[in-house]
Amino acid sequence: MSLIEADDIDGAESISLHQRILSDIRERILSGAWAPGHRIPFEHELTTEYNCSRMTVNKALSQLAKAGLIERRRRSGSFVRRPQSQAAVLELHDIRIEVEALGLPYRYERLEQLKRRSNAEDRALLGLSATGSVLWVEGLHFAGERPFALEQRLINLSAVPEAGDEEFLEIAAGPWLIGRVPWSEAEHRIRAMAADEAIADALDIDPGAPCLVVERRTWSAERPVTHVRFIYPAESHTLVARFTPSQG
Amino acid sequence: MSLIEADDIDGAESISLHQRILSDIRERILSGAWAPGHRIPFEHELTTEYNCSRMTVNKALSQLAKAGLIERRRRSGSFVRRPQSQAAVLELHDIRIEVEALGLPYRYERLEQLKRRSNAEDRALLGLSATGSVLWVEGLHFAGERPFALEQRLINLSAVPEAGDEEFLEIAAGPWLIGRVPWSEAEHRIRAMAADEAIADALDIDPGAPCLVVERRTWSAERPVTHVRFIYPAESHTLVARFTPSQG
DNA sequence: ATGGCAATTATGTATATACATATTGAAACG
DNA sequence: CGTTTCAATATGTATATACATAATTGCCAT
Repeated sequence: MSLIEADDIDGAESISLHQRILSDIRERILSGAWAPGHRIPFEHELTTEYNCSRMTVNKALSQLAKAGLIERRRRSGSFVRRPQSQAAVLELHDIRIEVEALGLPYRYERLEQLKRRSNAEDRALLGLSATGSVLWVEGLHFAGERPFALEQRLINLSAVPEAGDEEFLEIAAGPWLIGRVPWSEAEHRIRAMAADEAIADALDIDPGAPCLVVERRTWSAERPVTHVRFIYPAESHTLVARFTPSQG
Repeated sequence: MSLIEADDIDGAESISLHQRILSDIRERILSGAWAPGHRIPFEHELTTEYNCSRMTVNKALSQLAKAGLIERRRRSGSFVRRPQSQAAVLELHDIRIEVEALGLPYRYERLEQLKRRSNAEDRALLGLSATGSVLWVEGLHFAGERPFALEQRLINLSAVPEAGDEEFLEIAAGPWLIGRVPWSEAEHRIRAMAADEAIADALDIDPGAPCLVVERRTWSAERPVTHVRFIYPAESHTLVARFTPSQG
């Protein structure tokens, strides 16, 4: 109703009201503005705040409850839950530094590089909705004589057009990007995988051997910048993350 | 409306219709009755099957879509997705929550438990210098009927003596410890590994298949509390960590 | 005081309805 | 024959409404 129209007039995003309520409240909880134990506004209060129906508010709050951020009690209201979670901090790793920390000589070798219009898979990896130019780079990191990690990277050229003019021959795209594009957000996915023929060949291991795969998506000011996949032979690599519990 | 009344007359369960539709469809998918790619009935068909409104069906299907079990396409219908459960968050590593977030029933089963004096390996894992009593527990976490993760845990009984009197038969030691011992620091090590005979057997996968291994050491007030190793079949698991720089 | 009994209140679940939006398939057209 | 247009269709989101359910508050009678 009126709120939707207001949004349209703003010419702003077309995210749903549902999503907006959700992220609003999540933001206030995660930022600490609403501390654990705090009673968040009743549904009917949010109803007037967002000028929408109770069903819409209810759906959003139910979802937050299911995600474990809040706890709902009949007749009492909804309360921010104590996070029994740990703030995971995996540092963005620079492979050169990892290798040199092992006391081994580091070398990077580009295998393949290709500029193209993004296909469906590219867009899925980067989180793009519209087509555009992307740069695909594949390269190999060496520790001494042995392959240490295979890198497969996609760069969103509409976010970083100047990358299109680079040849990442002996310098990996990671360090180059870090110096140029301030990243505001990153997401890591970590999993195990069996090496297929191509990967086994590049890393000089047996096909089917277990590998550790670390994928990272990076955003700068809400815009997807790059998606990179590091593939490590299992024996050569362990990720370490250390943390202390987050305070409420 | 009438269906609810019918249920009441049946004198049957008091689960909501929403829940019933959800578990019904989930059942048919997980049992394989509806294979990946299969088009599940349109909302309006389910509406007549369950004799309820479209909103109710819609909510259930949206939830299944969010859980990743089905994919919805406008004008085409809803389709069973190929199962690729990647919904774990590094932040809160309670496997029960991970499994339930996938919409699957969770179960824990203890395999082995043993109290002993610490040997050299135990001390290395826990980071102890002197010998003392430790508790060794091995158990299996299930998602539905399938093994989801194998857990191998060492508990330092000089830090948590009361754990020696517990039988971790149906409750994993993790949740038990969290409620009792405030941890001050933790360290994660993540790597890939090929399943050996014993692990393959426990997880019901092929020997040599890649696994993701997450090891965690926890301290409470400088004292080592526990070392735990989670072993996930590679297909079933991806860790996800999301963060912003310098804000923690 | 105190134990029990409403009344009140907030959430839980469901309905009927409306319009928006994306996609398909077929008809119309150059 | 290919292209454009358009209507049909399934999902997406929101509304207003209704009644159920659980929990708290306060009142009343003992």
